[in-house]
Amino acid sequence: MKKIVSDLCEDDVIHVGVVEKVRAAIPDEDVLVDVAELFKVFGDSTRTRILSALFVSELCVCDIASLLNMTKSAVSHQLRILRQTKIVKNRKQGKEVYYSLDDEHISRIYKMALEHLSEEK
Amino acid sequence: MKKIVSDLCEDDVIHVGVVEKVRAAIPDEDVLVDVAELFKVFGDSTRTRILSALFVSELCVCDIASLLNMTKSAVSHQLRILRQTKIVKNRKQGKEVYYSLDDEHISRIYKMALEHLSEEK
DNA sequence: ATAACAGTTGAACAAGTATTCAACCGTTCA
DNA sequence: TGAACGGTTGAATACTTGTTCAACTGTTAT
Repeated sequence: MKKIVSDLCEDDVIHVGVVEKVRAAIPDEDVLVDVAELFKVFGDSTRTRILSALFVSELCVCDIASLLNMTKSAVSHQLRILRQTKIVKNRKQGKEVYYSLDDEHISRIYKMALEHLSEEK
Repeated sequence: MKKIVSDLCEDDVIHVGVVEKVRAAIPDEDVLVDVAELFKVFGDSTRTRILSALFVSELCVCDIASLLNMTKSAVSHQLRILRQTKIVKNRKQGKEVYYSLDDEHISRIYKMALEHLSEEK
């Protein structure tokens, strides 16, 4: 007679001591959610393309759309996400809205990712 | 008579010179796709929780499942993604499979994100 | 005033993805 | 040998998300 086996782990976990040590050492749940949220913003090639452009120069929406061969609408939607997460800022001048990077850390994280990828063979 | 206006940018882009300068300066499209792919892997709180645990100690699947209160199946699915992107490695010992970090860069990128988040007020 | 344009927005659609569920593989041990 | 267990896998489901489309706002210039 085959026993129904739970897909969860039993109470007698394999390494209780290690698990408790790790549980005490990792950041709080909500911090890890924030970390994931930040990375999620970078996890789209449209947004990484926009950011890589803004590393070079401040740009208006139409410039970005032209550069990436996208509609202004699609660009604007992505810029809203980058704005809400405080990664870019904007200033309005006449009809145009100029976007630029809002945070120094961002380019360091981005460059570190490039470095990581280039060191793979 | 209202003209139908394209949502794309006209040929007479606002700042032709700047756009061309930026176009020449940004990395190739496929590199930026790779950057996005890497960040996408970090862009899920389950995976950041797994990674934060592995920063502390090597762990088997059942340990991770117990620690995060998830099914072994769900954990295994995410570990497969982390394995395919060369972020974690595993070794088999008896019935158990032990996972650990495969790359030094990963923890630096992760710690930099934590630093970024903690410096926000 | 009104036309033209830069940009934004919300709804709708399509594509991607994390978890669940059930079945399965391989190793250990009785 | 076969039951138990750690772990993996594929299909199904529910959810998230990026782009498109159309309508709209605000500013400039005629």
